[in-house]
Amino acid sequence: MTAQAAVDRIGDHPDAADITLQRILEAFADPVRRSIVRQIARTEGDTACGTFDISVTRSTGTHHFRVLRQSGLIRQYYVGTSKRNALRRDDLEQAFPGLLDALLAAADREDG
Amino acid sequence: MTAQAAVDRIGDHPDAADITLQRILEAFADPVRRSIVRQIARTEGDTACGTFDISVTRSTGTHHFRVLRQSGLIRQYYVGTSKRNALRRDDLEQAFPGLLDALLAAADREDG
DNA sequence: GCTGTCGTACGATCGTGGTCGTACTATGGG
DNA sequence: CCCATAGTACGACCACGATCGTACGACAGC
Repeated sequence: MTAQAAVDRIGDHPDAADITLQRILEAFADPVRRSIVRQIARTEGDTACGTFDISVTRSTGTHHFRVLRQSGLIRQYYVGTSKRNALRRDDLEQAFPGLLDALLAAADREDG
Repeated sequence: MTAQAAVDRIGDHPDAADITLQRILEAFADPVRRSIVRQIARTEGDTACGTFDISVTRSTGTHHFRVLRQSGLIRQYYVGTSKRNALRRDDLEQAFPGLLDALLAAADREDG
């Protein structure tokens, strides 16, 4: 079986209803995580973990991806030994309408 | 001279062009500061420092107001021995259009 | 002038979070 | 079967920031 994609979810994601502004802001306030989110947002289709331009170690990367996952900003699932990342645009829109777009626009304006 | 209001600015405020997303997010990510900003936003006219519903000491309050000031979220000026606080709506709109509204709306949705 | 109030300054504490290294697991390919 | 690769787990370290107490300064009013 080569690609059972989209299965193998990870048990860390909050429900859309349990997404809190506190965690969203904490997640987005870190430069490394903000960069990750922007890279996901900029890419068509889900992004593999290895393809990110990160300035920290793999273990630190794991930490940041966990924070993003637990905040509800991203969803992760395994494909083989690798992971894919996707923004939870719909869930975020439901929880805090317009917030994600405003944050991404602000980040774009900041760093181009 | 009783009220030379609006004079006596404090030398800590960044120019509108120097407002960074990093500082805005750091400022807004703290629950106490978020509460302060929401109280200012909810009030007509500028708000005196003493009238806030804060759960921390005065010295801690001073710290939070300084962070808010230096982030560019609020402007402060003295009136006699007391201080007035105002949101820098225009400057924020210029720096990051729509961001403040989205943040306030999200905070309202979170806490009612 | 004295006193109360508003806010600041400074130092101390202490928790939390970002970072890394190393060791480990698991999957996929030759 | 063996090895390379992707990611995790765990522990250590360290810096920063939230908090407080106390002491200080500034203005208003009596």
